[in-house]
Amino acid sequence: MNKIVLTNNDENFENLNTHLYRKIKEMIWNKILRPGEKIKQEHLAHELGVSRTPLIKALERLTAERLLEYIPRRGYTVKKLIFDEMMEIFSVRIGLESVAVKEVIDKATAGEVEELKQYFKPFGGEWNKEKKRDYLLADQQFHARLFEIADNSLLTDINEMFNIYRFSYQKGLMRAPEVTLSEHQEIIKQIENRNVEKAQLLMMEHLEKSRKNIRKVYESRLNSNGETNW
Amino acid sequence: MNKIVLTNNDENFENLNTHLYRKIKEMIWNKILRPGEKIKQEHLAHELGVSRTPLIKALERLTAERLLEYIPRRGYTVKKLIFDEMMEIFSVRIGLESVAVKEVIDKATAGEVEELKQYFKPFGGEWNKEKKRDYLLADQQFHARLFEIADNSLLTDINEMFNIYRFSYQKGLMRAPEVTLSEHQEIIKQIENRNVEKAQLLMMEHLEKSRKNIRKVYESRLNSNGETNW
DNA sequence: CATAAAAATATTGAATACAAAATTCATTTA
DNA sequence: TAAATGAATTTTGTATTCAATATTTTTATG
Repeated sequence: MNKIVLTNNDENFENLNTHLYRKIKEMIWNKILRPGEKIKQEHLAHELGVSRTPLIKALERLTAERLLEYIPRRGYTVKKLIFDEMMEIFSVRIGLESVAVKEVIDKATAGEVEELKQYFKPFGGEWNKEKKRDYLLADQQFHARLFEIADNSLLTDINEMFNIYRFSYQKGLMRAPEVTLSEHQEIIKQIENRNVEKAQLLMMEHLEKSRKNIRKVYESRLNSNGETNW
Repeated sequence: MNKIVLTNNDENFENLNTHLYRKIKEMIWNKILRPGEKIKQEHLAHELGVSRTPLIKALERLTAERLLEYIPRRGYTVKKLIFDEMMEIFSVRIGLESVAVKEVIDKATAGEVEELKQYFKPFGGEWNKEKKRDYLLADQQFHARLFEIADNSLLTDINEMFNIYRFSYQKGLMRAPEVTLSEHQEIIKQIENRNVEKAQLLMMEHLEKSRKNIRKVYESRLNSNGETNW
């Protein structure tokens, strides 16, 4: 029963519903609200120390983002992410990233291209556990930076809105760094050459391989046990 | 003051806010609510015969769709579509359509490919006014059908949500049918060959040319008068 | 026991109410 | 006449309320 108390003095004050939106989104990511679980409005509102009015506004937003499901007169439930939907998300991700690549080639300064290169500089030679962890981070940063440089607000909104990266970097789904490192470097090389067609093609192939990998992992998990917990 | 009255017997009854959402969206498309205009909640609610509660829910949804803009403690205004944003939308459209093409190649039956061909069968020879009008429609249908066959719910949601086609088929922005007809047919041919790479490339080029055309039209309009009314 | 019907309880949909904030408008002052 | 001030008005943010629906529990019946 930790009441939310806001004042205009608070640094990033907007309003209750935006606050609740963030809070609840976090609760979903952290599985405090679990997939399939029903949202009891009165209960949750009380727990967060607000009335149902701003809560509903937040739930409405999360429904638009497909994180919740809503049935009239039944209310809201936390949506389960099923495999088919993961595949759909990944397909769209491929399209969005190839748009990003094009825009990066159109807009990036030489300095920004250099910056992209830097992400993968530290990864020659041997692969130990720590290095792999660092690489995972570099991978994420690289793709995120691409969108920043692309500087297309719609692209950014779609990525956030539909939580495109929700599962991409989940443990066990990634391909071996030994393989993907050179793919990343090839993509950057083509960005540097300002070759849109080639760069896009490489990006699509790169992600298509990752997509296939996720499918493979899924199928092997299905064989060993019936779980589908993403 | 045409009150909305709903009963459970109504065919497509859901709830007031969904009803309002559709109604207001329509009002924006039809410029009954004009770009830049402030939404007066009490006034609009009264006009539609409802209270502010369901109205706000609908406004919230339209804000997520970028059709409205919202500033805390200032309220909602109808968003103006500026040229840069049109360009952003078009870039994203290119990405989404190339995803659609891939999925179509993966999933379409021979019958469905045949269906795509049919759209452009009637357009040999001379171009008169009526034929051009029919072609515009065929063009729209072709692109829409592509997404249906792609059968990816996220793709569909993004298209609707962000009103990707809002301006694409607007009068004066289209390229000449003499030119685009063969592009369409080439794309379909590569879909028939199940050649993903080629089909995607053609689709991207096709749309990139249309994008450039819109820019050209915009710049020529700028020279003649200062209007920006899309 | 299992199932159906009825009653009790909980939850949602939407109107209303009201304090807080923003905007408008009239009045004063430079 | 223009800018500044401040009161009046409008609009927003949120809580509260209550009828209409769902859901759960209890009781009755084969």
